[in-house]
Amino acid sequence: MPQDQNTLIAELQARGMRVTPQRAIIFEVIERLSGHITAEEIFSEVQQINPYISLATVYRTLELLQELNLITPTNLGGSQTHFAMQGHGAHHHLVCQKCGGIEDFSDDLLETLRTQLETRYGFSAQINHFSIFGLCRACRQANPSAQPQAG
Amino acid sequence: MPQDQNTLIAELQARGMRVTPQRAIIFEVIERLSGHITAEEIFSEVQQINPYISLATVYRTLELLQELNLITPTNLGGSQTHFAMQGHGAHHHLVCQKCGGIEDFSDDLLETLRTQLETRYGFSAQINHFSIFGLCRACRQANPSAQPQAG
DNA sequence: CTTTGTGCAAAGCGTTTGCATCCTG
DNA sequence: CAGGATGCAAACGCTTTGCACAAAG
Repeated sequence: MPQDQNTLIAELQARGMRVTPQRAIIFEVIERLSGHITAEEIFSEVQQINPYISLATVYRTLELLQELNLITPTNLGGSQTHFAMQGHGAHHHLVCQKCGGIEDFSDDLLETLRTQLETRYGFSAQINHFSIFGLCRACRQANPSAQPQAG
Repeated sequence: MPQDQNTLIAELQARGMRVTPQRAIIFEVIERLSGHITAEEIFSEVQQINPYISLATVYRTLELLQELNLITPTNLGGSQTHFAMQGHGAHHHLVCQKCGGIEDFSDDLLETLRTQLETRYGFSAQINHFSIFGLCRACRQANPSAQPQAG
């Protein structure tokens, strides 16, 4: 369950896929940053190690990792997709639509929902990095009448 | 609470905003379709009424309606943003990552979560059209070992 | 040596914007 | 009339792709 260093390289080798220098560097960056990061963020980190690696390779590697279920994409409300490693500790996000702040909340708050979806709909919810939009405490207090728009 | 016909025009007039023929047509289409629709879908419907209305106007009108909190954007997993009228009946979506099917589930399943987020974090969750990704019953039975990727 | 990955640059997609014109209020 | 809305086409940001070359197994 704990995702340690070099997990990604090991996984790739175990599945008989090629381990190129580019992939090794990209993997290392993903494991080091280990948060919810965008392709551009990975790219800029990668470039500091080897400036000849292209953004296209970053995208292609991210696509590969998704296919192998080693990372998951997350929508944090912006235009860019965020990625995080699978099993990196289940937690979710409260995204404030006013100040843009992102706060984490723990997975156990979703237990009830998960169970009910399973029982009532037979649906297996795959909720690894979930984002809920709304207003955070600070913004509510600052402007109690504000109505956020959301989905 | 029930959103009837011409609500959008009435709202706009009430706020002293201009009601142009283009807006009237776009509003009518949104109210008629009354589901989770994309800008392109609205555009193609609008074009059947008046082919001279541009996609840019559709986008600008959607932006306006969002600012007025009359519609809400929703991410259904695809590349396009979906929109739905506010207060059109609170319900949410189970999006199957295998077959792409979308099933609704009722809002009361979120009561527990909403309450806990409020109590523990002071966060006012604005969940109008929520999407949960995973595997639907049919796809689970067809391929019990499949692992969906999600966030 | 074959298959797969890479870099580059161009294309793609959904969405936004600059500008001249048009039209609502 | 004046300010706001529209159409057009070009630009945008993020992501994907075609192709020729490089390199892993």
